[in-house]
Amino acid sequence: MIVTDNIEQSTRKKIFIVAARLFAEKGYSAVSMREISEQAGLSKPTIYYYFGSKEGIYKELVTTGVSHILSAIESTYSLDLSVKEKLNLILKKFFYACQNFPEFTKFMSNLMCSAEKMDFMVNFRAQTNRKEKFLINLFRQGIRSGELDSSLDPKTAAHIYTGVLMHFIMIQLATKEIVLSDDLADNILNTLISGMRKL
Amino acid sequence: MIVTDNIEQSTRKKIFIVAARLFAEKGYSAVSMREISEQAGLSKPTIYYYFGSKEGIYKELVTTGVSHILSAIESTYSLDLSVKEKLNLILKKFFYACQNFPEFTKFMSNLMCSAEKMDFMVNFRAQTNRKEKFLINLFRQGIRSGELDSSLDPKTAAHIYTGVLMHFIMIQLATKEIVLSDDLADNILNTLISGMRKL
DNA sequence: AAATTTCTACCGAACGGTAGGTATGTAAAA
DNA sequence: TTTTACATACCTACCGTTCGGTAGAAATTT
Repeated sequence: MIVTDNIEQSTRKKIFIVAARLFAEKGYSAVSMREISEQAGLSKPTIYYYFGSKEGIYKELVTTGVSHILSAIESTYSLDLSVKEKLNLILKKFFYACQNFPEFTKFMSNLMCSAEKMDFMVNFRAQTNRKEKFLINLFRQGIRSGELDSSLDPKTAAHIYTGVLMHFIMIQLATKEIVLSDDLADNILNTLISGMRKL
Repeated sequence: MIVTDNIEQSTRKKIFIVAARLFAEKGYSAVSMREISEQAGLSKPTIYYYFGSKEGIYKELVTTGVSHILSAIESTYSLDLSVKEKLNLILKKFFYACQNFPEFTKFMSNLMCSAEKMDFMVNFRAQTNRKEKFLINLFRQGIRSGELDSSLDPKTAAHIYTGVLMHFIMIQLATKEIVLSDDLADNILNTLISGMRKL
């Protein structure tokens, strides 16, 4: 049973990883089941045996990715840190994921900011909104506590933060050189908090 | 002769617009020539008559879009404005394009930040780099003139700016409500320049 | 001015190929 | 002996593309 489970798990995982890489590289429509099966070293029906359909693989990748992202962000909730430190931590968490799971990160990045409106991906925006709302609340909290300027609109601030975060992830995903670092994260957050102007 | 030219132009334009919308909505691979021809009210071979291939349409859309973006940014070069004012103007230009040509803007947005690495789109990064370099130079200039903080890294600053710009465009493109405005542009830029912290 | 040729702007039908998906079989494990 | 974990061979639908053609305007010749 243990052996079977391992085989089952490893084959399934293999397909999962290959599919994530291919979808990340080329987008949903441009990837064929033949490609996935070949690169996974399996036959096509085996893919169907595990995932049922092309949509099936994709949906499972999305579900897994979304839950990881949400937990990465929301796990900062109960930490005893300032808002700035929390924002810094989230930035670093994403930078870390970007370095260590670039293909999966790319898959999620594409999913969130790209085209390919797929009919079967309906209730996905709800998940994205939860992330956004958490960030807005974080900024609101920073304003209330006096850490951030009271004239700041928390929603706009959250959008600025998200935009910057996503853009640096995309820059990293586009090159082989390492561009993201803890130092850069500190730098970015300092710039956002303190501003670009000369004092 | 004049009439013929108009017919030629209008048919071509029709295909162009329909293709831009479809590519923006679904991505390159998910759009078929049948779809384009049907929505343009023409036969499939007619599309080939004008554009030669699916790649042909796409490439022409890209070329057109890239040149528009570059000119939008680079046209600010000779203006007698402060760096902050120039950044503000660019922001507003893009917001404007986003409101008035949402489909084309979406097409370009997808092109720049999404998956679908297409083999035939090789020398495209060069164009993107030109845009980035212009912005970096703008920030460098602001630092030199004392308008921006001397500890600011112009490259990082340019990336922050671009990330924020793109993200707000994507937010607008995802909803039917109007979210972008000149006021918002002022707000965003003020936040970036002055920072989020309480003084 | 009439007849002829040429060109533009299109279309229906069909091509080879590939897509997602499946009916059926089998070898090994439980 | 049944179930699990695969593979072979195949299906239909649709893909991008091309072929062969045509209506009609424009240019040229007679």
